[in-house]
Amino acid sequence: MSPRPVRAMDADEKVDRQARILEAALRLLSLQGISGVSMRAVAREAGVSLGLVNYHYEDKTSLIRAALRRIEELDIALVEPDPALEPEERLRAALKRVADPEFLTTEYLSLRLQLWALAQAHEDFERINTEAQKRYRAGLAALIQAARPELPADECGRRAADIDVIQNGLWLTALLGLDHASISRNVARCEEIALAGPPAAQRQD
Amino acid sequence: MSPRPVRAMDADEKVDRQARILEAALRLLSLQGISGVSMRAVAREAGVSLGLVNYHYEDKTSLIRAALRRIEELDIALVEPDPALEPEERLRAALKRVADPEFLTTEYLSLRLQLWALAQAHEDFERINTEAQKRYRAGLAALIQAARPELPADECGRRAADIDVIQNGLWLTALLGLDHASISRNVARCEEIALAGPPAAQRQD
DNA sequence: CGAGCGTCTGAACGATCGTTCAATATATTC
DNA sequence: GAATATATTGAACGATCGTTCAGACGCTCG
Repeated sequence: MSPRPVRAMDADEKVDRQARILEAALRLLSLQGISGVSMRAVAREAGVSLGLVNYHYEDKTSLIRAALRRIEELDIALVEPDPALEPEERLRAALKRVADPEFLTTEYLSLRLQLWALAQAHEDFERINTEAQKRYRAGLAALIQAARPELPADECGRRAADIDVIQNGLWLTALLGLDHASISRNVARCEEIALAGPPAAQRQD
Repeated sequence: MSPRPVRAMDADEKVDRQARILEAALRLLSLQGISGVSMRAVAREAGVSLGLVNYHYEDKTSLIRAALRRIEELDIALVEPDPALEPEERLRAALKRVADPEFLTTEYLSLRLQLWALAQAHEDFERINTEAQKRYRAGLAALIQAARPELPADECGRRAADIDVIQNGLWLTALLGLDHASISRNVARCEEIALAGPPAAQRQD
């Protein structure tokens, strides 16, 4: 199928041009927004010819769609349960993951933002974003349910929704500059929400 | 200066074309993102000729800059203190304002989102967004300080920062669909944060 | 070797972009 | 009413856009 990726490659990596094109598109989308993503700019950034971009990706739309799906993968991985831990620690680890330095990169946060912005403009992209968000929230609710089996499912959903809001605010605000103290406070708040005591009616002071 | 806006206007309002151009740009930005904002599209949407857009706005950049400043104005107005209320109620009113139906419009939320997305791509727009956010947070901190005069200033800043995160998450998440119950819960959470009891060291269970 | 196939290139096409500008329309001033 | 200033138009410019395509390259198989 592919022309043998073996053999000493000249520079660092000239194989798998399709992947390099996708990464170039992601880089441009993050740094310059959708206006900076032209087929020619992507080709230049990936070090390939213009024609090859249209060879591997039928459309500009297909290219961007592939880029958005890549972002979605990274997102979902955040709530992927760590099987080495017990349920409660597994949930805590997932909640802490949004404060990881590798997650709070400007490049990654900006990519997420551009995904949201594109979702407003293009119905096709909106579906990708909505489904990603739905999957993420479902993963979160499952983690909460596992850590607090006594909770009714809809209460887990409520808590997942509230945490989702705060986490969305966290990464969005992080784009203006990292305030690690504020991040820790909000991560702690998410843990409180997720692991709050009894499922009983909320207390009213 | 302007050619007498009196006289019976033909349709509904054909005067103040500059304002209509700006509103057309905002409408397009909200509905289609930055890719949908071309000088020609703006002219068509505003019902004026192409040349007039470049007459009232030197650049495309100037036009978008004006649009972003308009969004900023709407944002800041949210924390504008209501002089008819006492400090604590004034703060509560400001915090509740983000749940107002007129604020949770898709058009307005999408505009905000596009502002953030543009800020990532263009240094000039980034400055506008950063300053708007700074002014908003300062207004929030001032409201908290007025409602809780015994708090040290930096504690007010911390609370404003935390509330800002949650509110950013609120409007961003609202773009996926309005979950009024979740919104109320988060508004309540913001009130708790802002009006929390003593400024003493936080309790540790 | 030559036919076949997947990969890759760069020129070319028509469409659209932002910007400029001469010309016209409208309002203000004397 | 002429003169002037302001507002408005639409054609035209060069640049860039997404897409297409004929051809070249490298590899495998008979």
